[in-house]
Amino acid sequence: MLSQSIEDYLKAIYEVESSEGKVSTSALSEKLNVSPASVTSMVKKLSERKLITHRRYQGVKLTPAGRKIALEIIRHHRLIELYLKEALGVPWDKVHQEAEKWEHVLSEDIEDRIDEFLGYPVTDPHGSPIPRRDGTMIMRQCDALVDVEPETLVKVVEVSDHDPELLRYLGGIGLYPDTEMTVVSKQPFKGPITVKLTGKEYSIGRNAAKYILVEKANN
Amino acid sequence: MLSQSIEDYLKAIYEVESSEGKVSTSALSEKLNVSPASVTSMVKKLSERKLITHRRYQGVKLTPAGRKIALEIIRHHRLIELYLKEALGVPWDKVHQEAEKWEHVLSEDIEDRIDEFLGYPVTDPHGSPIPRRDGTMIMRQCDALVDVEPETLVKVVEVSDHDPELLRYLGGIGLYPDTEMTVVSKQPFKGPITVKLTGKEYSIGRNAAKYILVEKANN
DNA sequence: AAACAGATTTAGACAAGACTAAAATATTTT
DNA sequence: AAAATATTTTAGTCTTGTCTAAATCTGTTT
Repeated sequence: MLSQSIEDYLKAIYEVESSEGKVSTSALSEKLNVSPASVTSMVKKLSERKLITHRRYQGVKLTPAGRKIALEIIRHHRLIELYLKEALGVPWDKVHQEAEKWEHVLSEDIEDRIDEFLGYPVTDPHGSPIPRRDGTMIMRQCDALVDVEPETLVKVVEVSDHDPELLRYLGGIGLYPDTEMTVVSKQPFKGPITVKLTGKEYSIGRNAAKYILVEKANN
Repeated sequence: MLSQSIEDYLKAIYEVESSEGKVSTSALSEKLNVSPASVTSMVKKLSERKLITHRRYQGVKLTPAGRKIALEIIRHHRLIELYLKEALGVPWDKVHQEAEKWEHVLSEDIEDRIDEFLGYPVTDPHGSPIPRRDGTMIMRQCDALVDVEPETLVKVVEVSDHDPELLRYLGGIGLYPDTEMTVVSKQPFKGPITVKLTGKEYSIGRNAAKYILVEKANN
């Protein structure tokens, strides 16, 4: 059995690897709210267990074994997020926080039952892909809303779950994964982006728009 | 926030108090699978936090604050047991083990949603009463099956969840809480007890019969 | 090429919660 | 009532995961 702490580190390493490429001690320190020294000592332990490789001052990489575990935890997390929403009506801005705790106590048996209940879903409530049991995950090609040219019809693919406040705002205007909308205009000088959905126009800050992933709608 | 360990101790103290009256260091040691010395040091900590009182060599008692917490954990445990059975079809001999982990990560919000989903239930799948949110619990008057005289019609009230094997056997013969059955005979010399339900007769060992609580059926 | 800033690691300490072995206290037996 | 036995507590250690402060390394700037 792995400790909760080890699971948290492996998940964090996976996520930093996905978003930044390089996984530095300081990035992990920040992500996990832990001192850099703590990261160093955990990195040493994970290396000894062959879950990651580490070159001093060069950052960290998951081994296949480490990646498998990270993806299992992420699978738990995302299945639970979706389950809480579908089965218990928990609003999408709250599911992340709950899943952070539950992901560590989910047995394989219950995981399977939840998966079946949900009809073997492919994405969580924020549009993030759910890793499969075998440790593979579908990767998609999509753009941040902030990079899309005006006048484009796009479909929302995924919204980052890191900021509940943002999720509440987006939920309020009806912006969820699979929603189609038109990028109306981009204000210059880091100004907001205007989108149109269900007939109305809304402003979305440049910063928030980095966390909304979209693809060109196919018509 | 209380540690999982502290929650486990308070729950164990509550349970030993209920079944044995006196809560000795060795009883807790056994219940929690921990050395007596470990119990002593945790007892010291819980006393300092005013969750229990302790007289050296005399055993331990929950304070009102400690009892409240114990009952909250037990409420979590029993709600989750029932939820797993009702919502996900987990068989009753497996829900206990899962609930042991989940009880520590259940937030008030999710607790309420589960309670509502289940229609504000009063007992768990084994017939144990579910403590209320306010920290009260309905106590029932009932007898162990082993103490019932032959020829009596009884209704099953509660079955201990401590032995999955026993639960599987009882489930197999259709013996659940609320089942009515007749005590046919008691073999002497610690021999088995014979009961009749749904027309058939079954043998139940004296030891198992200590863990089945019944009340006289009212006709 | 040296100096500096920033990142990383080392060294040493601490808290929680467990353990074993030994000492102290209760309880039961004779 | 003393001796034997059982229970509980003390003393000291270990592991996990964290911390701070100090030392070391890397890369960039001058």
